[in-house]
Amino acid sequence: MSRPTVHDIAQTAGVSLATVDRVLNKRPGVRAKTISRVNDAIEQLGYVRDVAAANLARQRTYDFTCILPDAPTEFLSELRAAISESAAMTAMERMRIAVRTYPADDTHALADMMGALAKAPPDGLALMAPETPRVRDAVRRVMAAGTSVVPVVADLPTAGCGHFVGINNVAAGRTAATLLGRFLPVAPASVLVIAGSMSARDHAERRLGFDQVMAERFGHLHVMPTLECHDRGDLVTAQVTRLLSKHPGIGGVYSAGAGNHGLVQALNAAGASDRVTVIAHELTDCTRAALTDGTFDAVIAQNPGHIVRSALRVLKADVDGMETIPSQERIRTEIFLRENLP
Amino acid sequence: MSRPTVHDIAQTAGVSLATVDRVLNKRPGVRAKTISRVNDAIEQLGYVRDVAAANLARQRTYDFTCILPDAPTEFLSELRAAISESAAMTAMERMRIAVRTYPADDTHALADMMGALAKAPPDGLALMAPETPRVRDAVRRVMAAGTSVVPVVADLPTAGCGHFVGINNVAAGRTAATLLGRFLPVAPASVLVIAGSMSARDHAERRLGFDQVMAERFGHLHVMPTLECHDRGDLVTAQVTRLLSKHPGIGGVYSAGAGNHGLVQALNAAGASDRVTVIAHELTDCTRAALTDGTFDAVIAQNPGHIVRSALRVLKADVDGMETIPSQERIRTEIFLRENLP
DNA sequence: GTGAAAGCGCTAACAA
DNA sequence: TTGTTAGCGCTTTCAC
Repeated sequence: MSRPTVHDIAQTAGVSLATVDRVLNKRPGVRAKTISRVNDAIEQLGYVRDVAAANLARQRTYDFTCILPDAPTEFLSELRAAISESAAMTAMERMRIAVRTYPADDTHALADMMGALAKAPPDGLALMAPETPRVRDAVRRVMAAGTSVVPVVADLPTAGCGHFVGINNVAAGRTAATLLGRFLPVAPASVLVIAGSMSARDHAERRLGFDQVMAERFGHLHVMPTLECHDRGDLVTAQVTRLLSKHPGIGGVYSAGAGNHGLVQALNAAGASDRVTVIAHELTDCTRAALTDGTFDAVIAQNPGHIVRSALRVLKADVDGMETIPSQERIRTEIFLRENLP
Repeated sequence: MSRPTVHDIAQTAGVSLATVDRVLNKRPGVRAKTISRVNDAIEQLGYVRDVAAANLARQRTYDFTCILPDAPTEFLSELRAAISESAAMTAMERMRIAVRTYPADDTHALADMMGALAKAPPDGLALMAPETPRVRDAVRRVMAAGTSVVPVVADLPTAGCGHFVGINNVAAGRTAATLLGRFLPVAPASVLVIAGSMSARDHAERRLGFDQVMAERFGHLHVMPTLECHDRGDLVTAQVTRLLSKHPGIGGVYSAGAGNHGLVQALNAAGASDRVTVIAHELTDCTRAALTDGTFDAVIAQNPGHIVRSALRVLKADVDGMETIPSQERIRTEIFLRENLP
């Protein structure tokens, strides 16, 4: 017995297809009495609508674009790869995704790009960008042009746009601190924190959460001022090498940004991989290798595939005027040790 | 410019729809020359097939069933909930899922159920069951009837069925040991391991991995014999209470099975929550609460939603004779601390 | 070997 | 307020 269709409903309710469709889509122009007759039939037959067929007939396509910075970090490549991989699912749901890239830190170029977008506004925009006044204004313009905007990886709380898709970076910092504090022996030691730039909201939030937990639970550890290395491996190597020899009391490192290959290099050169406990961010070839050979002790990560799929779901729901289930769209802050590497 | 359809291909290749379809689906009865003409058109127009429309026309539906034990653990409820939640995605992909339940540990009942299934074999079966000869034979029978079988949560390596969907339990045990070993101070202490039953493959594997790492890295810790409590909270409470007072040297607990509420109760009653470090399995209301209030220190988990979706994808791919991408179907062994609870 | 035409389950003009 | 009808993109008989 195959599942009931609109025809079956029409027949048992004694109305036409069009009326069934009107009731199904809550369109006006049907007598209350007829509505309930149709609904009874729906109930009785246990009808569930074939979404694929509906979308086919509706000819609805979703035109989405992703805007990402072009910084050469591994995480960004993974994000891009995740977008390509979503192509299959994406085609099935009748959405088309365009990816655009702007020079990292050049918010002028970014604003221009978004201005151009507002000329031919897509249905939705997934945007990974720093939170500056210029960006905020550009976001407002695109939204005014009718595009749903969802911030990705880095939140844009003041732009008045959609549900943020990414991890809670304060929580990520707290997680890092908990791991570092518990992995280190209960004895005085210094802890080095490396970030890209403290003006990047996500890195600042990680540092904030990290400091909270350090103060709350690990008073015996001395947290040093943040080393800002702009996610550049060469700078990380230089600075860490310098500090490692200057402060022999360094027992832990929290790498909140990118450029981890520079950190690995500095630690190995100083022969410090064993005596220093390291927590880093994002699961990449580099951090995976460092975890495997014991240079790093834990990695905090957000799954690029989940981020992309969630952003797409959120945009689609927004365009369709549907609610999203927040608990389902929360991106998890993952923890990896050598033992649970995927 | 909307995307090209079979009509466009037919037109530019100068053939009919039917021929295009034959080429697209690699059906015989087309001259090689015509094939390449069609393929050229496909290439030239950048055609990508509309899977949803294809499935609609094809009238293909996937008839799947899930068989689960009826043990009253929270994890199983979550798994069931995940199955219901997958209904939306499931309908879209034209699959129908039936859920059947057997009395836990009653492999006779399970075998009967599977025998009945073989009478009207579904396209696919996701099976969570212990690995016994009877079960193995039942699986073989269902497979002989033409059903694709994928083992879920607990592997069935000797039954010759599909790709296992679940975590690597040896790795999970190793992860638990690493966390416990690194969280505890470097000093002699005893470690208690609680499992449901060592004849359950997953629990035995966790214990194996746990012991490996304990031996490799944490020789100063004494791992006690496994406490088998059959996932029953009351038994856990009784046994743990007894051991806690008998062995004051217990500094860590690894709870590899269910019944965690019993463990929480015993620890609280003994006032031991602070001095004992606890690692447990599965993220449930109980373990979440214990993590939040500091009774538990970490939880190792597998995501029920991922398991269900992955099992469905694997079954569908198998039925369609498609390859799955193993890396995409690997279920992650997740780690939760209080700080990164979702 | 190839093509014409009738659907799949649903939506949306346009009539009535 | 309701019904008729022609599709959406693809598959599949059945003729030629």
